[in-house]
Amino acid sequence: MSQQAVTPQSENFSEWYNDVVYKADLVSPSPVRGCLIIKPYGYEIWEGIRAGLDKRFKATGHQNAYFPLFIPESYLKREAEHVEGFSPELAVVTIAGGEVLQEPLVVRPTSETIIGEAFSQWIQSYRDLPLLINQWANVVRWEKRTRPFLRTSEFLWQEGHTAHATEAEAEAETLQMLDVYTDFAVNEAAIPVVKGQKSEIEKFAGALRTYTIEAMMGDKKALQSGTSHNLGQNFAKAFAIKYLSRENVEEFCWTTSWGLSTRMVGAIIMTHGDDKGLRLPPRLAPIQVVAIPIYKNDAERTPVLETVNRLVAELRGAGMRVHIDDREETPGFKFNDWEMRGVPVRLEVGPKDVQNNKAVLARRDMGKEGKQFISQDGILAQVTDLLNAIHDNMLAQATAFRKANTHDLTTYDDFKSLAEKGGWARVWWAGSNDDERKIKEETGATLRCFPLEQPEGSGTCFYTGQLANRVAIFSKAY
RNA sequence: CGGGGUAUGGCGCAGUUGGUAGCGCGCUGUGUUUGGGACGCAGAGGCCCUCAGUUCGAGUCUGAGUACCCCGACCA
Repeated sequence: MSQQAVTPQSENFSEWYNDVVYKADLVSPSPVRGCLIIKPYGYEIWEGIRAGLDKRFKATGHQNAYFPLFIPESYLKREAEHVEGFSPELAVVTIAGGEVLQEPLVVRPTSETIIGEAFSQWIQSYRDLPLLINQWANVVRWEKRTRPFLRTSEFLWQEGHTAHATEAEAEAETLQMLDVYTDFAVNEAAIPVVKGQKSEIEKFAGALRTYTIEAMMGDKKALQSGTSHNLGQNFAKAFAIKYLSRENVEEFCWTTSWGLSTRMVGAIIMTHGDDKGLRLPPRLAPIQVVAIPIYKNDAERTPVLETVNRLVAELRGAGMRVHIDDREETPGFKFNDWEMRGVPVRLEVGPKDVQNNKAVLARRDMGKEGKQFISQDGILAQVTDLLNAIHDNMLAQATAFRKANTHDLTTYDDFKSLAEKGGWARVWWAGSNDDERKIKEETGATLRCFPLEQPEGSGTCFYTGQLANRVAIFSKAY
C-alpha cells in the first residue's frame, strides 16, 4: 500500500488496485499464499453477484446442488486434455487421518469430472434430459502469480453443468448462459462486455468450444469475466454419461459447463474505480445510500436525526439498502470514507435542511457538480431515479472508454505500437496457433476472442497477409 | 523457475562509524470541534523474521535458512 494517492491512470495500475481493495475494506491479508480473506463488505458484493446470477439461473430452469471438494486423482486423468490443462496447478491431498491415502485426492480446480461421474448415474433415459445443475463452490488453482480477486489460489464461483440429448441443444445452452452472464454484467455490474469465442489455444481444457465475455479494465487490459463451454461428448465419453433414447438406442450425452467467479468483484473495481477509490454499480452495492446527519450540538442533533430516520425509513420501506453513518467523526471524514468504499449515493441532512424541508444528494459517479439540493418530499422517487441514472452513467462511461481504446488495425506495426501503449486491437485474423503464440511472445498481447458479432465479408489478416473471414480482438489481459 | 526487492508496535516507515528502540497513521481515555479527510492533552502497545558467527556490546557486520512482494512464464 502506498501513502500517496495512486490513481488508475498511474503507471502502476496494480498498485492503485491493491490500494483500493484494502482501503475499501474488501479484503484482509491472508497468511496463506495467494488466498483471500474476504471481509464482510467485500463478501456482500459477492453475495450481490450471487443473488443476481441465481435469479437468472432459476429463470432458465437450473437447480443448485453440491458436489465434493475432493476429487479422486484418477477422475482427472480420464479426460486427456483436461488433466493436461490442470495438472500444473493442482493442490493434492496425500495424507488424511494420519495415514497415506491409497489414492491421492485432488482439491477440485473445477468439477467437470466428479459431476460427470454423478451425472452418469443420474441419467438413464432421454426423459432425464436436459439435466441443468449449478453449484456454488470454492475451487483451488495453485497459480504462480496471484492478485486479489482476479487470480487467487482459492476462489469462489458458480459452475453450471448441464447434459443434453443433442449437440444443438448443448450449443444453445452454452450460448444462453453466455447471454445470462452478459445480461448480468451489463444490467447489474454496469460493465460492458464483448461476447466471443476463444481460440484453440485459449479454450478450456477438454472443451469443444469455449465462449467468453471480455471486459476492458481501467488500464485498457482485457479481463475474461465469465466463460461458457460446450464440452461436446468429451466428458460424456470419459465418464459414461449415457442415455437410452426414445428409439431404445444408447447414446452419449452432450454436456456444457459455465462459470463466473469472485474475479467479477475485481472486474467491478478495475472497470469503475477512480482516484477516490471504489465506485460500486448501484444495483450490486451492499450500501446503495449512505445517510450522513450533520449537526454541531445536541440541540441540532435531535431534529436532524429525526429527519434522517424518517427519510431512511421511507427508502428502506421500498427495499433500498441504506446505511446511517452516525459515527462521531467529522462529516468530511465520513464523506471520504464512503467515497472510498464506493457507495453510489450520499444523503446529507443538516439543521438548515431540516428547517427548509430539504436534503442534499451527492452521487459517487460525479464530482461536486453532481451534488444537488432536493426537497424531502418524494425522496424515494428521486433516489430511485438517481440510482438508475448512476447505473446508466457508469455503463456509458465504461462503454465510451472501451470504444475510445478499441482500434481497428491492419498492420503489425500498428499492432505493436498499440500493444505498447495499451488498448484492444480489432483485426482480421487468419493466423495459426503458432502465429498466435509468436504474437504473444513479441507483444504480450493475446487473442482474447472472436466476437460473436462479426462484420460482413472478409479482410486481410494483419499478421499473415492472408485473406481472413473473421475478426479477432487482441489485447494484453489479466 | 528466471530477474529485482523487502523483513523493526495493528498498518506504513526511519534507524548515521556497532553503544538505552524511534516517527506518522491507527488504537484507548479526555476536552474542544463538526456543511469536504479537525485539533489539544494524557496513555497503551516491540523476541527488530529464524539460526549460527564476529564483538565487552548487534536492529546495524558476516554466513546460512525461511517468508513475503514486484516484473516475466502458467492461468478464471
